[in-house]
Amino acid sequence: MATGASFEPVRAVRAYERVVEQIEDAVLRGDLKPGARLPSERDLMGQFRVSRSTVREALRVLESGGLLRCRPGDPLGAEVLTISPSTLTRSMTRLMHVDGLRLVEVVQFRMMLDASANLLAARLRTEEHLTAMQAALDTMAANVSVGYTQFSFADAAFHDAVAAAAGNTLVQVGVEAVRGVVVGLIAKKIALAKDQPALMEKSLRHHARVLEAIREQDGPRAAQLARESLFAYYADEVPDADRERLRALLDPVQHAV
Amino acid sequence: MATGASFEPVRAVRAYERVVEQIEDAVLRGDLKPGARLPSERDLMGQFRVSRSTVREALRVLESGGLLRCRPGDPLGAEVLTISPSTLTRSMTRLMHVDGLRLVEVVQFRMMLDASANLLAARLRTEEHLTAMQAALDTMAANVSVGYTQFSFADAAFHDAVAAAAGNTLVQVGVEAVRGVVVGLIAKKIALAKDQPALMEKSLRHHARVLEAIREQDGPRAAQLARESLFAYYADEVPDADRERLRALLDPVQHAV
DNA sequence: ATGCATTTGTTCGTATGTATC
DNA sequence: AGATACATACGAACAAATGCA
Repeated sequence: MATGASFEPVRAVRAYERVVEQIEDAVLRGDLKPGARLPSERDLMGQFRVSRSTVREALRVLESGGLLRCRPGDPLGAEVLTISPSTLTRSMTRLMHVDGLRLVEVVQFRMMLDASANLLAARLRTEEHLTAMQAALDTMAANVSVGYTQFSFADAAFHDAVAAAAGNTLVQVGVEAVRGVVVGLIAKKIALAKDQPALMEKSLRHHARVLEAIREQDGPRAAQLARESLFAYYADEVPDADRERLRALLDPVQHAV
Repeated sequence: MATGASFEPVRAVRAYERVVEQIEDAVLRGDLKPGARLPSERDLMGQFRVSRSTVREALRVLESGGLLRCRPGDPLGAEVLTISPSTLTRSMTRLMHVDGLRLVEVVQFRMMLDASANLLAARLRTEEHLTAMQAALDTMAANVSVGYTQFSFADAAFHDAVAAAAGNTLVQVGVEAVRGVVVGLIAKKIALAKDQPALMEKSLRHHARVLEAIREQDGPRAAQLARESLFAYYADEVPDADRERLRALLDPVQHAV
């Protein structure tokens, strides 16, 4: 060590990554606003001094990242899109599908997210939010006799309305993603259940109580309702050894003593 | 409408997307476990019946998504990676740079995650976890005089140890991702700060109190400590209008009355 | 430790269907 | 409706890098 400087290992950065980087930076800097069009692929290969394939690989990456939309034969070039949380949802969903992830972890996570969403929603909701939640609840009630899939859609709409009232994009996409994973994990259990209407009625009553708590701006009760009902729904589905891990989140105050 | 069936518009799905879809599904199904290798690009173009360029575009997308790692000249083929929160961090970072996502939302989300992680850790920690946290804390203390970057690494190690004690992969990666975003946002603020050592000392004291609460298995106190310290750190950084949104999460019990 | 076979990174040329003017 | 420019997709080729005998 003749010098005091510390060197870091350099990883070979490929050509297409440099192209992605430059375009992404331009978008993030606001140099390329949503709706703007990129030059044609041939122009780009001239500007970046790389081959057509390299440009295309970069465009595919940016397209799959949700920053661009490319259409075949569009003389205007690729369109810059407004950044959306769709990729965040995909990342979260992927993360939750990873093997070795057990149901208890997903349910735990959902207990945290739903409770926080309800807490925030109770504190920050407006009248518009309340009417949206009520509408979703009415749809749920109407769909009990229709079928579980329709009921499930209305259920998702209710949770979405709550997350919207909470006013946090991360909570919103998190709730959406984790809910999708959970229902995916127990879908066949529901399909095999003898008395689906009873399950839906039970779910309906719980959602009504949540809405009531949010309407009365009772955040802690809304949060606790989320934790309790999720525990009640899924405690039987997890192994005995894991049930304690769910209970650890159930009522924080209990553990204070 | 001669038929009762309802048709949906089909969007032209490109060849590389089909390839991405198939490989991604195989990984998510667990058919391709981390560490497994993909066939060579020439084999893949044979199996998918597409050209090499198409295969490469798909591989680039999967690589940028963090599912694969490709190396030039590797006869073993692309390696399937373990899902990491890096892409989640990137998505969140992008979302924030476009001001669709504000600092208040990220701090809110971190308050939720850190509080829950501390709560679970206090309830479920073992002696091994405690020694790991203590070791990270000692490293933080030793690095106060060294520099902020080293201190920050030890800080991350502490939070990682707490998340590990919580025993939930989703919490772990979530904490890591959101922490990365937050420190990235206020990095220059720290760099410009007059008295970095004072900030580090303050942070050190806070972490020591958290460890104490976790050691005593006082979950609610550990959770509240996380919320309070994050609020104290970042309340000044958010606009006045947003501060109320942070306070809504600060002490849930207060809002009960 | 050396060389060899294989693979990836990159480039170029070409044919085909498509969107815009 | 036609012409033009474009993206999609294919295939071949060369250099650099890797793993294995």
